[in-house]
Amino acid sequence: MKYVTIIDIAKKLGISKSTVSRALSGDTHNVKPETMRLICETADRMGYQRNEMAVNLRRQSTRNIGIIIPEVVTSFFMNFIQQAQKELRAKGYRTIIAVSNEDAGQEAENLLMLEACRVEGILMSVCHKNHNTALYHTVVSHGIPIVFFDRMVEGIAASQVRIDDYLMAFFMVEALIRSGCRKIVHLAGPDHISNGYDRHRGYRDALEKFSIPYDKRYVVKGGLSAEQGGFAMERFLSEGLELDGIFGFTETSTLGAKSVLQRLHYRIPEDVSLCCISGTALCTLVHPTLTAVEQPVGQMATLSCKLLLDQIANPALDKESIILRGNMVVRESTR
Amino acid sequence: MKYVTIIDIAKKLGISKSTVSRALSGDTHNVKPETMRLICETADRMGYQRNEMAVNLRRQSTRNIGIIIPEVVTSFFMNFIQQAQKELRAKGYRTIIAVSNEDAGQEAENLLMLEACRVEGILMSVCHKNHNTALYHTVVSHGIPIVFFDRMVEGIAASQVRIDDYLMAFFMVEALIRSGCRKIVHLAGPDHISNGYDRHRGYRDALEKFSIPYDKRYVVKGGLSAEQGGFAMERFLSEGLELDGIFGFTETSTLGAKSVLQRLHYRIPEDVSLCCISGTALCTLVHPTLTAVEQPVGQMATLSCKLLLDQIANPALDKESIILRGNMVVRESTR
DNA sequence: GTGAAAGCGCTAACAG
DNA sequence: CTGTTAGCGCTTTCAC
Repeated sequence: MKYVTIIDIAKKLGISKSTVSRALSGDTHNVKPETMRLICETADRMGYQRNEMAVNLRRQSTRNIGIIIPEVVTSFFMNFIQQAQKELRAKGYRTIIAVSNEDAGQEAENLLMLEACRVEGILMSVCHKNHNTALYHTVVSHGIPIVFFDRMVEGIAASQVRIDDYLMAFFMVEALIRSGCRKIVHLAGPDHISNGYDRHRGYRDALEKFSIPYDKRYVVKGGLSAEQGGFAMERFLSEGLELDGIFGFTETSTLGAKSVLQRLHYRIPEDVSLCCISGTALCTLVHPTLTAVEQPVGQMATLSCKLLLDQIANPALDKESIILRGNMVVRESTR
Repeated sequence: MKYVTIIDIAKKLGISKSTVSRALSGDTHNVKPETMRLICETADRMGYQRNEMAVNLRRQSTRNIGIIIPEVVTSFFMNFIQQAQKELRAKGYRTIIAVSNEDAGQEAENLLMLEACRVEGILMSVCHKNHNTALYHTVVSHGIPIVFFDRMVEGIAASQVRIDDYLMAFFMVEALIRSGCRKIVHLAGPDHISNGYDRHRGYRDALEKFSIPYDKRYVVKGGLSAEQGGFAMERFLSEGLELDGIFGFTETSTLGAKSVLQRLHYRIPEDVSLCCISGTALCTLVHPTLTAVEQPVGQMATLSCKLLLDQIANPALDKESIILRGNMVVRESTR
């Protein structure tokens, strides 16, 4: 199928393609209003659509931004994307989205693909805190700024936006304790994801605040998926220990753990209080009688975009690291 | 920042850019093996990455596929994208994703944007069954094939892939009844989304099978979001009617309805059985003691991609309409 | 097996 | 205000 080009329009009107180009890019200052209208009208009538490829090639700038996310199981990253896309589009940028599927190899591929598409910046949440660090450096050294969000990378000088996992965790576990739990299992996240460390610390400190002894048998690696959460719970139960609360890493893994309890008729599940941090920015509380904390994902997206666009506009700018801690939305549900 | 081009490589090696181009695109037939190796090595060393924009412009083909989805609240569309992306990448296509946010205006914008990017085909799930039909026709008439998935459009000759909503609904409601429910509220989907009609029919017929009278006061418009589901439940309760089961449209709306019940202490929520069709292809069962039905989203993605690629390869091909009905994965949970 | 040249659709100097 | 010209980076005839 043949697309209409500015040359087609120019020929039809018997004028030069420069004028057409000027008119079509809204250069009111250099085109007579009458010619302007004429050109725009015929362009419309002929079904003209400018070829972005050609424009990009010529302008040596694509106005493309890449977004790399690790997974699509949680709604967290999707919500992030939606907000970011909105924000970036408003500034005239297109977004190219790539999903790494929690795999560093795929992530590397995605990064290369985005470079080949000549993106002008990348928003990314990594799969592994130190698997592709060298590659990130390479990309940045090519002059493509990266802003990391949610999941952090070790030893890289780049802007980043994350939330205060420690505080969130502390808050969540405190809520569990306040609601009467004493034997709280922590379904810890995998070591290769940055957020796990702080959350574990939050868990520990919350226990300490209430003088509940920390027992490391209550900390089990829970992974991200429901399946892994389930396995973790099975492992825990096989130790013959009791529990009355769960502080999970992911919403899905926490639910996985819960369903194992049910399946084993461990006790009616409503006796066990659940609490988890889903994504990193959204704390969902599964048990209805407990507290829910929500950290708007949108805020993270907005800030990430701002940081990235600043970097693009001025590459010499200092890198910023933002930790979201303020305006958490706290919902208390009546018991 | 300056990218390395084939000319840079050619200069460095003192050969012509044609040979470099040939070597780099793996034309073993027209390049001496030795030259080949030399070129590839220096290209690598210089950090060459071919400029897709230029290639596309020259080749007059982009190998871009657009995917338009209506929302990102449900994980359904995300899963679809992930699978589709994998599938298409394997065939050498890039994917450009756009989210319409349940808004026909944004959808139209997205469509235009994808055309401007010269996508060679579009996979799409629409916001409204007849708001942009004219535009769809225009796009198709431009020679860009569209495959519609999940949500159907009225009166358009295009390939489509959907699941059998009637059967799914029937199955779900039957499960509720089998588990003891008699007073089942149907949180119906909005009129402008195609799937609602068949689901309602499934609900109705399942009731009939068990000789439960159909009462239209038990059918309330539930929307897609948790909020809308909640409002629907409030409206229903204000009628002073009893319920012991919910057959929802979306997972989120169903959960929204549930939380209203809880908030009003309507009765302990575990007495109410829930059941919903999430996305269109995924039936999730919220209540633990019930049955879960899963229709792999992946299958829908695979089929959609296949249909689209076939259309691209051979535009004259007949349009196909596929209804997924087979291999549903049925999980029974022990009571 | 390799090089020279044309051109994809567009923009941006530079003249007029 | 408008036209001419020169590319952006790449592939692809057509010669040799």
